[in-house]
Amino acid sequence: MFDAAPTPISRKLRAAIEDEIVAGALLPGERLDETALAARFAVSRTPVREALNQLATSGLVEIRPRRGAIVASLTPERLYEMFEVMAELEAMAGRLAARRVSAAEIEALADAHAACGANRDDSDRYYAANETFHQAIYAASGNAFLAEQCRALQRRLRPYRRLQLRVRGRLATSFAEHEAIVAAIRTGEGEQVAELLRAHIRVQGERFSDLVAGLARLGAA
Amino acid sequence: MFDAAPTPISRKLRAAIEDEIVAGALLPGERLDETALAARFAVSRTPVREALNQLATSGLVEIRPRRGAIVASLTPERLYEMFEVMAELEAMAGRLAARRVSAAEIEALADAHAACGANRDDSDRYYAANETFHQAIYAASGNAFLAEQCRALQRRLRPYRRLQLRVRGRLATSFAEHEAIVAAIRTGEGEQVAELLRAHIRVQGERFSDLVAGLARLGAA
DNA sequence: GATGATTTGTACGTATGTATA
DNA sequence: ATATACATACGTACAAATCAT
Repeated sequence: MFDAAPTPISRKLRAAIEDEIVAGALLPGERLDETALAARFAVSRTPVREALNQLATSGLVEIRPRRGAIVASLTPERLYEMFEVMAELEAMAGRLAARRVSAAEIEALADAHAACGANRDDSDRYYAANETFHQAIYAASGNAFLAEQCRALQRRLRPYRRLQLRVRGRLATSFAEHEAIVAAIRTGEGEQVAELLRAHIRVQGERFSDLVAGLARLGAA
Repeated sequence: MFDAAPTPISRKLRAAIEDEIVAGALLPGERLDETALAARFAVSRTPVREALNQLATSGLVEIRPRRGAIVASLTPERLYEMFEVMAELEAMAGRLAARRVSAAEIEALADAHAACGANRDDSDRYYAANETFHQAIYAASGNAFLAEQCRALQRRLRPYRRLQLRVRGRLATSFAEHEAIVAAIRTGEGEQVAELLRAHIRVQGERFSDLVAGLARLGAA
């Protein structure tokens, strides 16, 4: 029998809380009560604190000293800024991928693209396939650090992507854009790939920040 | 008297330990004993643990479950990857700065550049001035999130920059490159700025990773 | 390979600071 | 404005796992 990898509780907790935030079960601005979380997961407050501290460092939660932790909520400006950076990192990954992609990687990319196509009618499943597609690009960049940064940002932005839900016709447009991106990676046109990805991401950023600005105007805490 | 913002001990500790790592007092691979650190800072293990956890999230230390924390040490490949990303982020900041820079910001940039010039004979002081120069570019990008990312990466790479010390003639070359960058920002040539910065950073990355690869070949643990 | 020493991971109590009546 | 209630920050105790012998 394998020794069951004695993962510390605090690690599992971090993953669990992070998942809830990313999945939207815990909404931006929501309070994260140490005692309540400890009770819910049937552990003491210590590992909860460690988990919250780590999440604070990675930016998903905000800890105000002596005033508790809340799920971090981003202003529209900041959201826009984050998408601007995301667009550039993705463009970089795409440019590198066009130069360095292996046969196996391009196949994985094509598969992910096909999966997107197969789910064009279901926005939830499309978004899942979409993430896989983009991660295939990160992987093909041949820069593991870049891939990590991209994944981290993608994850951090996910709570906000959820808000988009089905914007009319966006899925079809997104799929068409992917098509062009794959084609340009195949032919090794790095700058073209970069430009396509930049535009592809930036559009989303503008939509999202508009949306969040709209929500904010309605006056959520 | 002002209520002195009762900063939690763990925050101060994180900053203190981070500073020691970044300044090179704690070397990559070195063990970070919780008890020893607690004794040295005259606190209990709890805040030390919290600080280490946060540093682990930001990547400066590595925590192996049940086996303690060490100062993170980067492989030459990873170092190269990080510089590759850094080059792109700086290029982005420069491109944006060329478009958005304010009068006050360009003055700050010019001052920082002058400070570099005044310290061309002292590598330690030059590097300090150099960081200020680059941070002035980040600030001028008008993207606060991007600026944070750049600063974080700059900080994470600093322990390795220390190793470079005085490479023959590098200071003069660096200063000349800065000159061109400032000029291009003044005239708003975004793409030119981006290209100059990309090259400026990438050169360092290549040097550093060569250097670290050399050290590794000598057989450090 | 087993045992002891050291160190990490978790639980819990107490004090201090923050918000509310 | 004072006091009360409550949640956090830190310290300390214990348990479990790693390592050194």
